[in-house]
Amino acid sequence: MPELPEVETTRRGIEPHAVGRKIVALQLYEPRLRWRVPDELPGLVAGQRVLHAKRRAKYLLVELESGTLLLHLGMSGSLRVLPADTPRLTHDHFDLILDSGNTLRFNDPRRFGSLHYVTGDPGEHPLLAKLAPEPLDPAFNADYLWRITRRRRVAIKQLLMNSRLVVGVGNIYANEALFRAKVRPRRQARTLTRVETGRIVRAVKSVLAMAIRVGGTTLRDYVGADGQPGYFRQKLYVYERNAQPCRTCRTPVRQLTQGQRSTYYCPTCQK
DNA sequence: ATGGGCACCTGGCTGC
DNA sequence: TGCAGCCAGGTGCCCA
Repeated sequence: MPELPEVETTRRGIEPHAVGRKIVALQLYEPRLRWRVPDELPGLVAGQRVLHAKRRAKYLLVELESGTLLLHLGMSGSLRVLPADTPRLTHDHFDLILDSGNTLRFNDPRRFGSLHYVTGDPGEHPLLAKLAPEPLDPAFNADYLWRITRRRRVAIKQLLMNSRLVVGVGNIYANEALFRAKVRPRRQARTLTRVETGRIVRAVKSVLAMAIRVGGTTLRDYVGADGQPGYFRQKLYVYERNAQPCRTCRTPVRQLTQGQRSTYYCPTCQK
């Protein structure tokens, strides 16, 4: 599910309910997430107050008094604010029970999500240390994309999804950004012109910002912290629209595979 | 350094 | 109805 807009929507959803509250308990029902959650983790966070709810790339950072919870939603995860006595469903893996009577409940059918607790600077954690700039940050700009594409033979779409070059762009938004930038997904990065790198950067930023505004994209199971789906699906030009007419020129949208992921593009609008 | 492929896991859909 | 096969929003890791 979640790319940057969905994680940011989740962050904004939990922030007003979590910040300032004390964690009464962390109840772990299924520790076998992407990495096994240590048995001692609940004991470490119980009793701590939540100071901030931040985001870095697709990670949620729940800052506590003595450390930070690092949460990733994987492909199918969601974190919802619910009354603590809400009955549990299949794939509910933990509850972060707050002193307000609410809980932050993590559900993740595929268990590709993860939960870590780090003390000290979370930016130094191995999972965060080597991450590239945020796409909505001024550091991600046309000059930057121009520079990092010069010697690269990878397809631009795969480059956009490489978190060592820019974070937060997953399969949906990589496809959508390249449509809006009028660049074919298979173009080798180093063949891009200055003008094209500028268009790509602007398209990435605008597509992510627009998606955040409407609560992200729900295809199957994604819901925000309030249980509501995101509405960006209605704005998709190419993603999962194989053989359907391009919304701009009516040419059938094409599908192909790059790096075991589906790619969609319009052969007329994108060069 | 770069690029490619696999792995982790469950569920939903398609076609026989 | 059952079952095999394929696909799905991510990303760390191993290999060439």
